[in-house]
Amino acid sequence: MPAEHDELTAPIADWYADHARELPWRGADVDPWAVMVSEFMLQQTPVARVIPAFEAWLTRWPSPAALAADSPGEAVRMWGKLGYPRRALRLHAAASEITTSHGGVVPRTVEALRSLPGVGDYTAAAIAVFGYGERAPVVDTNVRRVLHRAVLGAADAGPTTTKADMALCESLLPDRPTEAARLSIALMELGALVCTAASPSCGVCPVSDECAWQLAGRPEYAGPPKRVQRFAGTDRQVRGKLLDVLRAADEPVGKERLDVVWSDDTQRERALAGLLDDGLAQQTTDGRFALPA
DNA sequence: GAAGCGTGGCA
DNA sequence: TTGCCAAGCTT
Repeated sequence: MPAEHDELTAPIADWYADHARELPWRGADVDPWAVMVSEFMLQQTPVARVIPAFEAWLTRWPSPAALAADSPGEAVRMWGKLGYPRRALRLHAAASEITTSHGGVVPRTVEALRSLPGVGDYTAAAIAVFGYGERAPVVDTNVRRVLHRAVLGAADAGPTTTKADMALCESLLPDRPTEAARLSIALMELGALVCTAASPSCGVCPVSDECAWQLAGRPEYAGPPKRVQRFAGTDRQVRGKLLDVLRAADEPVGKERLDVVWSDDTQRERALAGLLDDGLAQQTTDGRFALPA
């Protein structure tokens, strides 16, 4: 382990051993496919809401081939109200690709994983590291926040992951893959439970005495502004309402069933067109609407 | 590189 | 109430 940050990373790894939550995707019997499903679901979505969806999903589709054998529409339906339903579409597409091009086995390397639909830098690393024990920097919003505070002395990370973030994380990783994986999950857990965004619990933090942000006197955030996305009244809200109708229906629905969910015709039509364009919905030959077959 | 993409809990 | 936030990805 790099000596220069030993005093920071060792206590965090130790802290994790005593404070890790028991989550269904952390069990000893969890395979890479389960890790992959959990990582897709956890993108921008709180743990508490993912847990039941994760269990139901794996019960129904215990392998990539099982999911690939079903329709993308069923994946979207099963996704329920987790949000960002394009993730369901991409998970289905990834499962299909795994089935046809990888012998039904979730790829092991970051590079191969990265080429799958819906898999970016974070998700590829998470599957490789937590699913296979590979050594790679796993950089999510929690890790970035913890490192920017504890190492760089800033109040928070910037709005997007940078190459510098990745390099910093990499520089902290122990040489042994098992220890590197443990540090990564520990950094994420510390960010999720202690070093939180709004009101960190520095009083119980294992590295508060070494934290560069503390030592600097907790300066204010000085990075580029983080835009908060409005939801009420946006196309996203309308898309959600439209898709909710399609998910609940067990057969194609007539347009009148969709027209009642939003009064602004222009916006509603635009949202519906967007869903069709994204492949989240399709029109049947008789003009009705349904989830993709 | 900014913008778009769901949903719901919480302060 | 309203704004902020939650294990990002794609175009």
